[in-house]
Amino acid sequence: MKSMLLCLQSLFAEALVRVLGEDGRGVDPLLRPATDERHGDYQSNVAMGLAKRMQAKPRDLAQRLVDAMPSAAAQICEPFEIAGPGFINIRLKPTWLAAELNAIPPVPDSPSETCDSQSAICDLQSAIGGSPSSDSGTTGNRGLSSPARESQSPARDSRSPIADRLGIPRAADPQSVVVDYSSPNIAKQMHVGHLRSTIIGDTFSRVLAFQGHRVIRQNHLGDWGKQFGMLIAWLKEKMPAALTSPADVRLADLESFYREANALAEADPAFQEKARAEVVALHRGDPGALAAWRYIVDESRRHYMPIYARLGVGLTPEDERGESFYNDRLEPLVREMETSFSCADSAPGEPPSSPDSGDRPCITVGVSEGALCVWHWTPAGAPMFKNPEGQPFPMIIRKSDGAFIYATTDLAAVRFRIGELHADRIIYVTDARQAQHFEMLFATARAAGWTRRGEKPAEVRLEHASFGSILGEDRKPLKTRSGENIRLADLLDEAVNRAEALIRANEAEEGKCRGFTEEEIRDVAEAVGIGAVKYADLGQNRQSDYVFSWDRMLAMEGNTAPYMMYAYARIRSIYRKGAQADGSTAEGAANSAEVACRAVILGHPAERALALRILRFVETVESVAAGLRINLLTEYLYDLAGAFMKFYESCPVLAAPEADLRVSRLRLCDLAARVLRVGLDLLGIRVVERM
RNA sequence: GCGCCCGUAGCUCAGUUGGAUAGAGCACGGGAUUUCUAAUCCCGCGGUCGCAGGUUCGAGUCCUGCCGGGCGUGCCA
Repeated sequence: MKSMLLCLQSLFAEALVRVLGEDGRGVDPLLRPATDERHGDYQSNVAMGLAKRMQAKPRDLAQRLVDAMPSAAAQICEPFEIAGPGFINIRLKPTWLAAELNAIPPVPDSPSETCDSQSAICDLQSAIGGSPSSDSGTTGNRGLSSPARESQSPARDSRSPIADRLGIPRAADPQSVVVDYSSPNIAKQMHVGHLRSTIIGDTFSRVLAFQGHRVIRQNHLGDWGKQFGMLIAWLKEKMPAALTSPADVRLADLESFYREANALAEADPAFQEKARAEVVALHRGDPGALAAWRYIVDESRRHYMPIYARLGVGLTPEDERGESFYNDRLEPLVREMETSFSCADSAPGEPPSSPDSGDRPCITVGVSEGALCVWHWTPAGAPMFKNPEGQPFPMIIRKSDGAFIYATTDLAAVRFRIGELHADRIIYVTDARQAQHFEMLFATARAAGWTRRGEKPAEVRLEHASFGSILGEDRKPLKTRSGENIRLADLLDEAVNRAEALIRANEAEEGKCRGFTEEEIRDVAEAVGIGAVKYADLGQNRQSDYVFSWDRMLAMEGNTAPYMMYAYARIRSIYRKGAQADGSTAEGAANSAEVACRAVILGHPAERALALRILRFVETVESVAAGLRINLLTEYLYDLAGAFMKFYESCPVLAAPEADLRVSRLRLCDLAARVLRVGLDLLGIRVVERM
């Protein structure tokens, strides 16, 4: 499947050069899907803006462009139309659309394709890492192998996810992209606040991997704070047995221990001192403290790994590089920052007297109120950040008590990711409230010169893919009735229970009953419930807050996971029926040479509309990756599912009037199902054969 | 105070980076099932895009100022 947009782009590129000469090279033809179906499939808005600069009439210029189109245009689209102030309307030829559909190769043999309806769980496994891939992404290798790369488990490549590429080529210039997401706190249960980062980051990873980039997932665990001192001290004092036979203690206990330890610390200065000593011991590498810490981390992992599995999130222990990982790097990093950026000729917090960075922002490092600070300056010497008093607002990298903080760890992580993971691009998936912190972090890394490199790309991209909060119906951050954070495990349980109730209600109703076994009901409920939670979240504009509503996300109507999954199940049902009639297998009905090789016929408007939607998948994935805008994908899938529903209503498939048409429609169904399945897979949502 | 984000139909949200008559879903009203899954589809109703200016062939989108809301704002992450 190739991008229709790119095909049109090359036509316009040539026409622009023919009309404008060299000035026309590199001009964006401003191609967009048509805003209104009546105007065609795509439109170019290039003539209006260009005419202005050339002092020409927009419609005249549009006409000259149309006249200058290469002859190949006649194969691709109907004659161009010029409309309104100078729009060029483009309608693709049904014969060309059909040829493009025919060019999509069949599903390659892979374990996931041998799955039948009874073992949808197998799909999940292949989606999150069960299927070995022959593609090891060697193109992304830059020669020098680092210890970090070698230490990475081969499991990473096995997560290169989707076997059915629909004939979509991989990126010509694959990049190494670090995606930093999820980041649960150790010794605490995951709560609803971790949901967005976890599933949004996982979707970025899937989409970028699908495009052929080398994705390096990083789980920046909160595993090194002062809470461990408290916890270890408390365990040693109150429950030493837990440290020798950890099986007896669960994570939920750790949480209550932590609360008790907090209370104790407030009442008892001696305990406070012990806790502090444990932190020091831990950070020094004291074996006893370290053992206790490891136990706590392991117990936490036993809690969050099943949640990842349930969500279909591809994070593994190999992706974990928590705060602890950077411990040894903090001291040297800070010392280096001090020597490189201390300003001898200006006081701490004062602008540098002789900025040597040319037109780039620069940083200075110095001690203020006992804390080691980084200040950021514009090329003109003005502070980039200000505090409430209007004074330069620094990023603290060492507290006045000598301890390092998150900014220090984050700096070390940037450096590690660029220097040792060889990242071309780093994406941080955290909530929007940390925006300023990341601005400062990125400004520091850039000014320190870490992002500049000799090889291409010349500048490492640092991006904060921020997201809004999940709100309750009262528009306040989602909490339990008693005001506590909602545990993620509970949220997912409720989603599945609600989905199960809906399925059981249908089973009790005549006409909707599918005759599911108990096992099937649970399986479908799991897929629908988890899918609904994920889809509702991913379908939002990432930046804005969104209101959590069970009823909306589990609705069959509208842009929801159940609707999408229903569309898929409906298609699959056609195959089952067709297979019964033919006495062949369901897969056989879809992938037989007969169906795969015969031409698609696009006579009915609904067939044409569906064909167009199917082929738009490529450009959609492209836009999603370019802008990290996942809701473009959900919107696309909704549009595709809608196009299928309309096709389904008006075009009989199995009872098509002619054999050729039947085959053609089966092929359309097959392609629609494959795109739905791959698209949902990119969202980490699995499909079911029946629902 | 300063910085960032937001304000679009009764409700929940889109709006492809400046394009044609601002779109969905829910809710509300009407219609479609002897036919492949009606958990579906079709039709209708519903708008001062917070307010006021500005930029231009053209503004929900860009600029300025107000009004209203959220978040952040020196040693938590």
